[in-house]
Amino acid sequence: MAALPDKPTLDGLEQRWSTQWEADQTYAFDRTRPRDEVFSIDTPPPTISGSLHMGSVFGYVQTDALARFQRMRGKAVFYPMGWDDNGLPTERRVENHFGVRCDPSLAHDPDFVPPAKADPKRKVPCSRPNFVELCLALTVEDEKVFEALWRRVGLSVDWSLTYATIGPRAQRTSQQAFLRDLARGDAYAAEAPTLWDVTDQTAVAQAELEDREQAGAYHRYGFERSDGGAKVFIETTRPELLPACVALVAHPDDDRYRPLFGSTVVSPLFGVDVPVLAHELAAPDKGSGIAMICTFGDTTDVIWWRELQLPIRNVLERNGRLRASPPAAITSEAGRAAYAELAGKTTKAARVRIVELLVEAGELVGEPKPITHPVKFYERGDRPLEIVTSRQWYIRNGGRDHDLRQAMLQRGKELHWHPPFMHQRYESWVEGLNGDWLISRQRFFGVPFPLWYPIDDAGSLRYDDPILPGEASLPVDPSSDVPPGFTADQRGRPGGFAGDPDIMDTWATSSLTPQITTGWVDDPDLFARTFPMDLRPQGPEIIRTWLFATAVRSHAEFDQLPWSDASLNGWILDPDRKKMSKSKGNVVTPAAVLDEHGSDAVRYWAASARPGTDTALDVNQMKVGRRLAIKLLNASRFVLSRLPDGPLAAGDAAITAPLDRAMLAQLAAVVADATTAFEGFDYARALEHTERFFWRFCDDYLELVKARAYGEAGDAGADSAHMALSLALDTVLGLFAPFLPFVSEEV
RNA sequence: GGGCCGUUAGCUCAGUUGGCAGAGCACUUGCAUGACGCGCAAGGGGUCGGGGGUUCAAAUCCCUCACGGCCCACCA
Repeated sequence: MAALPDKPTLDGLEQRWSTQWEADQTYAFDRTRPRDEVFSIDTPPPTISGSLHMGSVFGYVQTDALARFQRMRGKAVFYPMGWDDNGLPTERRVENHFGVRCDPSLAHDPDFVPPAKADPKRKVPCSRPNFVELCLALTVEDEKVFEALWRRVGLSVDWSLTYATIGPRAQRTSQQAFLRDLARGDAYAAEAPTLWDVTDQTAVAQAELEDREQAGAYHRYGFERSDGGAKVFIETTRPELLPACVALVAHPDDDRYRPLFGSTVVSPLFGVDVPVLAHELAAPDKGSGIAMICTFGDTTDVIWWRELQLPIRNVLERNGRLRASPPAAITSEAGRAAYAELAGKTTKAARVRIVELLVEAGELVGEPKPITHPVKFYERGDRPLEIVTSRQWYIRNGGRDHDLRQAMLQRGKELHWHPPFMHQRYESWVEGLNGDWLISRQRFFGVPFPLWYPIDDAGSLRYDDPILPGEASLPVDPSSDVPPGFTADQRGRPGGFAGDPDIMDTWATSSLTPQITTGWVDDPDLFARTFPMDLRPQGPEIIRTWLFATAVRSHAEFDQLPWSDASLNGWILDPDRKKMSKSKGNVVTPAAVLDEHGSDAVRYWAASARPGTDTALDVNQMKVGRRLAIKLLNASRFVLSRLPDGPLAAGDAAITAPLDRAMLAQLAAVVADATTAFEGFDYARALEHTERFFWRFCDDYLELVKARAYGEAGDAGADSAHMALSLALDTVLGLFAPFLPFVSEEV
């Protein structure tokens, strides 16, 4: 046995033991074990283009404590790690890092080299394959940084099980799941009004919306009545959409407007006849109580347009500017002249100009009334979302299907939520769905839709007759791969084919993490041993995206939940109790914190936080954790110094002293309590009880037993003490191991 | 507009079938004793956010209000 160190220290433990664990394959998954002896964890793949912050460490440490507990209970823990590297965040990072932008019309240049110095104002265009190469190169570097961090904080993942959401298995899984959805009718393409980000020029999903309070103004102007009666005045924050107006709408019970229902009015400036209609959603107390329906100003317009069966008068281009030619409904010379003043302008500029036109025409009543109101934004965008009509891919999620929605609500009830109140967020999200899940993105770095379209002799794409690849050929990239039965030179030609140009949104892939990690497409044996999984740990802010979408995919494919339990961690707040965010500049880098306090101390802080509870970044807690780890070293040094031949085996000596028996009885109760807590995913409670016992053990028991342990009360007393100390130390180390793995291992 | 979480000592937080208000940090005082001074011992400090109710008994259960944070919503 090695000699006890004179002065035990925490320094260097992370490096030593993470290296040793890797060498010993301590956390390798034993894939020979049957399903009921496996505990499988659907680890969140961190967005690796995002910055590292303490919030990343916080949740993953809590999950690791659960993983270590299950392993110590005898389970084979299936604990993979993924990297979410596909999608828009990576594209942005690559554009800024290398100073390039993707131009899909360019051909691949094998000798392409990004500019030596990135100039954000002058980004060099490059082909899609070149762009993807740069994305892959950068993500590999990002992943190294993350892996190093995770190893340092002691995550007990099996590092042979890593995956990337842009990797081959993830692509194959995404494409296969999509093709199966398509075959079942759970996926479909439709030409429909779509939430559109004009900056990134891509469609976005309902789950990626957020409201932001914006300054706006009510503009009041009137529509002439066809019957010559008094003008009908509306108030709008989007006067520039007047040329897209298709109707006016008021509440069916609104006596002011009821006589007008069914009649038509004429729009100012443009002279277009529009009907006055009734609909429940019109709010009598908003503005003048009668609203202008435009295609499309907001999501309410979409509802009215659909339910009142109105025509489309599109004025917005995908780049956020008003299109060059007016809608066909504007026929008058004056109307077309007015539109020409707006054509080509951004919505913002068009708004300024149309107000001038309305003023010149004497149509604007009074001054615009400034208001602040919530406006929908893409959560990563900086300009308001617009709504354009475009062909997109959707997955049915219950947003327009009562039975499916009920089924998904039922899945939410079947899932065990930790803590339970998080279920509420799922419920309110599913109940509020207002459409199916839009999964196509007009971007470059992502999983392509695995299909092609025949081109007829007239040169038109036959969207309703797509050419599908066989599952065995996945993954495919329809922009470079040629569909069965065609040759490469037929691409884009009449009688030939065209690949679907879109990619899947990153959630369409990450919603399949259970299928990706467990080998659904290529490892049936592993799949049978690990799926459905046991635990989905994640943050509460992505219940509506990741958790719900994963449940949708599993429900469709397997008619069951992808996991039995979900644990939701809380937010990290800075010491002033504000949410940590980059823009506030209060983000602390994990590396600096780990340098200062050590991994076990940081883990102690994270594991002290109750499940699902928002938690302050508290350096004090880390100091407490560090002291605890040192105390554990010192107490162990004492115990081991009384055991010169090493720890005793059960039965080596009789435990006779009442003090020893009482201490061990207390310890047994702590073990039972910690086990119960852990089985309920309450790592924090397990730690709290363990810690409370340990300090009393040190301060009371060790002081009382010391003399006897040194032999001052005879051999029998010493033997009992030594046996009790050996047993207690071993047990205490086991209790602390999920939280303080480095110091526990060191002892 | 609907909903969720929180409000306990100066600070960070426990308090799980209602039963004498707790821990750590900070503060005060003492202690170099053979695991540890990153330690040990002792001490001061709280109208449990406000109000009402149920009960022999409420931090805990019910109602209500306030404040903080978050989620959802059809936001002309």
